[in-house]
Amino acid sequence: MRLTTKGRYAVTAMLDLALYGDRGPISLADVSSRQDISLSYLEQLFAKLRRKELVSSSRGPGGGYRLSRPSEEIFVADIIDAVDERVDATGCAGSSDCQDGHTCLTHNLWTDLSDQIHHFLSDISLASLVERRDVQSVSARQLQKARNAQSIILTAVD
Amino acid sequence: MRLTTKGRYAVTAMLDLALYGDRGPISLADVSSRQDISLSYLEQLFAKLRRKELVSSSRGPGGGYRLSRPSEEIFVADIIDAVDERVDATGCAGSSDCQDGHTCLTHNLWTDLSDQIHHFLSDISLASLVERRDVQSVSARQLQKARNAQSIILTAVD
DNA sequence: TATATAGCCGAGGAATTTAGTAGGGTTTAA
DNA sequence: TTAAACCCTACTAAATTCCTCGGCTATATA
Repeated sequence: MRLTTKGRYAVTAMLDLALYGDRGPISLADVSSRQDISLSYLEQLFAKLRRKELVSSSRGPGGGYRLSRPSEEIFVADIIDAVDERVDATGCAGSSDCQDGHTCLTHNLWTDLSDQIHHFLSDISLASLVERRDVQSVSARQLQKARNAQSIILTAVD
Repeated sequence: MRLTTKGRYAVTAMLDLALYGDRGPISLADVSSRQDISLSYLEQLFAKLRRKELVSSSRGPGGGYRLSRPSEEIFVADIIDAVDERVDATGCAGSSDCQDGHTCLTHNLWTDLSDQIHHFLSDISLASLVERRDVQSVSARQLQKARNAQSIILTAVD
């Protein structure tokens, strides 16, 4: 388990689906503009989220992504695991042969640590995030901003 | 709070001091050969650990590093914080102006998360690591290996 | 059926971080 | 005086992150 901004992007995007996806699928273009994340980068993240079956997609106009399970059943740990790809790059973590064929000093310590953090993040569901006061107030601001943009467009049409 | 292999190196090295430093300072050369970490890289890590006053150094022959507090009072979180430099690189984390002057959706979520993980790692002392069975068995293997190397040298002298 | 909307996919690239090298110093015990 | 050790700066290869570009495919709707 690694904690980087990549994971945060993924969690933010998934939270966007949980917040706004109750009436049909959400396009990544919408997520991109609301959350200020580059569209292509989102596409890459969602390819992984889709492979891990956290979201499902529908193509064509009006299409987009939706959560493949109720938000109560999707946890922050699932999302971070999906995008982080735990390839076990250097040394320890995976195969226990970190130091000349044996485990290194902190091998088990680190796997324990990972397990516990994982367990901790496994208790936080998207649904519980949606109910947070701070998330709701940021969401309200984003909606207001979108309405303003929309009214500017309508005014320009006149 | 970031969790990378860099932090693991630092924790491993500090644990080495806790295990073997009870009779005077330990040279980084010793840590390097016991834990298979490059000497120069250790120097860089220990420069940070020293600045954060987790270790103190003595120069000259017979010198080295020692823990600047009892191992009961040094926690994994201290060590990771010391080497990770939390510069708050991209976007969120620090100054709350992640999205056009406001906080982004998951800003508070992420700081909360960091706080909790930090709190969790703040409960694990070097002393408690030294008492772990798996740490003791790896340590025993390392000591045995060192004795073998020593006896090879002595044999060669004959 | 044509068209626009969206997902899908792969190549590549700049910026940053990681892990390490190189090469000098300075201090100090013996 | 010498050698062991810390100290410091600069550099580098590799990996990772974040992002761009360009094209392809599926599909709702006009």
